[in-house]
Amino acid sequence: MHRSHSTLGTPLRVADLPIETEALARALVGLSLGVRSREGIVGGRIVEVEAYLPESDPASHAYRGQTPRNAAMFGPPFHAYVYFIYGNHWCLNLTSEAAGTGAAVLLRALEPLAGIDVMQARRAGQPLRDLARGPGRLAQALAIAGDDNGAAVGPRRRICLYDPGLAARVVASPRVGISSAKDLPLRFTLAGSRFVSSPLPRLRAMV
DNA sequence: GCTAGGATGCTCT
DNA sequence: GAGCATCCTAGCC
Repeated sequence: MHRSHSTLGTPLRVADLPIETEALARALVGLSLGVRSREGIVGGRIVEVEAYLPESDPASHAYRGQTPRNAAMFGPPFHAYVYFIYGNHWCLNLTSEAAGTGAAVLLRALEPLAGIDVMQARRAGQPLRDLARGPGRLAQALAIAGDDNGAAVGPRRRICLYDPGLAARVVASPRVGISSAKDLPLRFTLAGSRFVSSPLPRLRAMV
């Protein structure tokens, strides 16, 4: 029989990834992400992420220091940082940098590959392209919520990264939905993917 | 395809 | 009380 994760690739040891935030963000694009649940492994290819840098990034939740909410960002690298936003949505990050430094990479969009029927059930039957296109949708499709905050990521864990053995061309652009440090090119997308949340950053009303 | 506006509740000031 | 690392719907092109 085939291994159950064959669509996603080979489980990846996080020790093979860089811990520096921008390097990690770039490295994640093109890898696969899978989340275990009773319904099986659900996930897909990472097509969009954003880096939230240590120390000097005013858009980062860690910018004003550690609080109960952002504590996971200051913990060890390669753990989930999950937060609740806009009264409705969960967002999933992978922590970066050594423990004591607050930084993370926001996972913004997936190309669904495994457990598509499960994602569709969780996402009210939405079309394939919209199942995990956007951070809130991604979390809903993968059933990520507050319980996952602080969890380690890796093989045999609930949340696991996979190497699909495919090359990835990565494009940098400004981050989406933030009000400070808008121009830094810290959003990284898989070139040509239809599963990216928006081809261009959403325009915000100017006052 | 696009834009605008509102929902929703937690976190920190 | 303000401000969100968002999403959905309605309306228009």
